[in-house]
Amino acid sequence: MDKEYNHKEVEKKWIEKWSKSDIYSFKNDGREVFSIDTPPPYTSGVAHMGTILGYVWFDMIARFKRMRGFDVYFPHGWDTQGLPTELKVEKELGKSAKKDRSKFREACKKWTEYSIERMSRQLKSVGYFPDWNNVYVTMDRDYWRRVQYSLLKFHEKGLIYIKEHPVHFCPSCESAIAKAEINYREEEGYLNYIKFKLEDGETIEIATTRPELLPACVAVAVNPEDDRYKDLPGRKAIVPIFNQKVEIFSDRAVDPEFGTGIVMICTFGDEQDVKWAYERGLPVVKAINQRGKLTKVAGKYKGMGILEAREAIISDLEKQGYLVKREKIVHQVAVHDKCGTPIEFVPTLQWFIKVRQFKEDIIGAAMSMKWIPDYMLQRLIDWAESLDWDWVISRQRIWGTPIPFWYCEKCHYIIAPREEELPLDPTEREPPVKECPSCGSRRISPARDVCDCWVDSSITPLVITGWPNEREKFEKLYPVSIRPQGYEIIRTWAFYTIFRCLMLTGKPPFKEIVINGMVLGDDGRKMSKSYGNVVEPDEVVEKYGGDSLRQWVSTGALGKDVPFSWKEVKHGHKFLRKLWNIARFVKQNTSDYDGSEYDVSELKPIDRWILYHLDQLIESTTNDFERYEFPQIMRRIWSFTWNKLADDYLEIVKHRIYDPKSIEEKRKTQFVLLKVLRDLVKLVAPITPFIAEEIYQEIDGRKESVHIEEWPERIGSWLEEGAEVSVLIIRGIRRYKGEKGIPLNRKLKEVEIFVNDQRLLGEIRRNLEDIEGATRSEILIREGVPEIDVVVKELEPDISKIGPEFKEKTKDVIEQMRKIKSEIGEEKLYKSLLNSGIIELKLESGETVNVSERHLKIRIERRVGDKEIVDIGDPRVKVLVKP
RNA sequence: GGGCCCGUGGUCUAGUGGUAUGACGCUGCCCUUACGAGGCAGAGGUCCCGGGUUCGAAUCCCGGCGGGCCCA
Repeated sequence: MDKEYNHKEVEKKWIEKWSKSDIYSFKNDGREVFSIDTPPPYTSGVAHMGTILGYVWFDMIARFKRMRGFDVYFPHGWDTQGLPTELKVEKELGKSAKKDRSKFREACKKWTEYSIERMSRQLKSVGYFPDWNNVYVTMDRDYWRRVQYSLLKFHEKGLIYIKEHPVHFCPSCESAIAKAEINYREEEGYLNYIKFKLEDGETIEIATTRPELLPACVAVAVNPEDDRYKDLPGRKAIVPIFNQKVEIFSDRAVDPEFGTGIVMICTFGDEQDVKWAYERGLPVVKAINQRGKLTKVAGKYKGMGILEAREAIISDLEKQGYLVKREKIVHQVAVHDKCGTPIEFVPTLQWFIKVRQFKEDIIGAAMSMKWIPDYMLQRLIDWAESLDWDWVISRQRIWGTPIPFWYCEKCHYIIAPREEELPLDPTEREPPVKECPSCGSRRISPARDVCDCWVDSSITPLVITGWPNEREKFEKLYPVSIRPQGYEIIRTWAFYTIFRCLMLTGKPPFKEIVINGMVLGDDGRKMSKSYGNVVEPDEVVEKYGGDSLRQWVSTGALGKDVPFSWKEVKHGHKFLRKLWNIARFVKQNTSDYDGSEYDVSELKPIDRWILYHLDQLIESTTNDFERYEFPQIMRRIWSFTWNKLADDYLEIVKHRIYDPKSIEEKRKTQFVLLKVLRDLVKLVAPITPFIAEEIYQEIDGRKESVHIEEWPERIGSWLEEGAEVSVLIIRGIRRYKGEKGIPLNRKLKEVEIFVNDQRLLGEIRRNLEDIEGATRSEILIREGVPEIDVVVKELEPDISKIGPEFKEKTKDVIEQMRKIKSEIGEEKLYKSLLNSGIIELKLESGETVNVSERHLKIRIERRVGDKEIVDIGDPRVKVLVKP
């Protein structure tokens, strides 16, 4: 084994070997199945830290379950279709490239393939190994088929409809745009104060920045708390110039500070208007068309552009005496990020799936699954409860799964293809009927829209289990054991996935849902380009290795945000080096091991001590993995490896290896060293798979991979107090040498150990060889307490010990302690404590209680003649040393 | 504006009723037949603020303040 652990070489080697082997494949051999449905990452070209975080969680769970004996079904998927890719390709090829849909798709596909290759490499570099031979890609025709088939089924159930719905629209580019394409810009404009007459002749003033929308004004609103307008709601106002009568209502969303506190509501003027239009069932008046011109409802202003109309209407308002004043203001304007044109809401035909009516079913299904952490379920329930729109599935784009229907332009009747025709793009086919079966119209159009990418990614649990045509596979694998997911998309992904799967199969998709948090940057904010706090995973892997990065992941808790920290990664790297060196030590010193096996009872107490602590570690690690409680796992492993194994056990047994009393002694030590290292390597394997594999192959290698090894079982060791205390003694003496500047391998002139407990004395005596060997000194062990010169520096009741034992008597006990201390003095009190082991206290209540040394905080200075006393932290043992 | 979560030495973190865990950093020391990117020791904390419950609160309850995510 190399002196230095070379993570680059080792990790590269195992990535290559694992890629060629089938250790990660589903065996379907009758063992209990553990299936994982991962969220397919979007093929954006590069995996960021958040992606890495999630996939490392999933991989750790898979590796653990595999070693626990499950037949792990762990496919991988790519979410490929969507806006970012479309924009990227559009930018590259120009807008005209979109005229040829299939050519444009080819270009998107090419970019996506490149992206998949690059992201696969990144995911492998952090040890993410699903079954790389079982990968689905949402842009594949077979995936299209399943998505489209699912839509056919929804259509059969009567759950798909078309309706006019506002979308963000750029009047200059004349195209629908997504939220992600919107920028916000501060702009100077005018807030116009306009008089509205009421039906009964009274006059009110409203303020608006968009007078050109007056023709689309459908209501007026005030805040219910606003004392100025308590009498307005329920009355009717008359819109100036256009003269429509509109209702006045009250709503909390109205800001009384804005303008006059009275606002006009226009069809789709802004997002709030859209919300009100739906909530209150207001009439829809389309005042602006897709070219950004006013429509016929604007009367004489018809055909004007938005700014032109604004000025014309203002000028007319002024002439007719409706304009009170204009105030200059700076406000946020939503603009298209490509051309800077202010965005409008324009009603367009959109495709919907009915979901509102299934709220309760979805909540019920969500509650039947186990959520980790459990409070994440609440988010889903809250979202579902508050849902008041159906699901808009259409996007006015090309790079997506085509919506597989035709529709009647006149009555919006939907015409579906036959199942055998899938997958298809309806724009490339003749419609199956010439006239509408409902109204007889001959205006039949194909859906030119494609599905929102959530439509693709919310059926992954179905796709990976073979739905709809692979019956046997589906019966075996559905519902999926576990779905891991980041919390930011619970409301979209979880909701729609549960909904789709429930409607299509009648069953919820998962047994467990495990939710992970976000990655934060060094500054505590979400890691994001806009904050400039991004760290590239590639850089971390290059410097410290995938295993180090994974340790950082593992110290986070599921559901909580994990701040990225170079320190944590470096610490992980330090652990790799430590583990590597321990392995080197073990390997070097076990090359002549003959394979003898021993029962725990045949070993030395300190061997049982390390094995006992290993047993504890195995138990806690197993439980924590089972419950997905990660943060403690690596901390405990670190602590065991550094403190128990390296600092104590290895130092203690060196004398047995270098200078054995017998071959038997050496063999037993070799047996224990190998046993501990083998198990330790298995315990870390899910978290640090590369180094675990490397060391496993160096020292053991009985199987093709440590990752198909069996999870370690407890050996059944037990803890003797004498062994624990002996370790304390050794640690104390070594520390003493260190403090005094004495070389650790130098013999001390005299070491005497007094033990004031016969049983403990006997047990410590059995470790004499190890104590002498580890301290390189001759040791005298005696029973009893030496004559100690004591100066008591502190003698105080320890409330943390007294509290739990004496409960409500605590205060009384502490008072009596202090009283007796001031009466007889600390020195005397301490001596009597040493003699009788207890202090008797008469409480205020008349009751008598005993407190002993463990109830007290005691600080003393002690010497015995010319020997110093080494404090080892156990009051029954006094270690006297003469250097 | 709504829902959920979080606030612990300089930094990060563990901790579901008994005065606080560990890491990093800092200071000092050591030379050790696996490891110097090592080992040992030390300093450093009003557990965000205020109130309540309790013999006792970082922990439970209420109210603030600050931060995060999603939604509007």
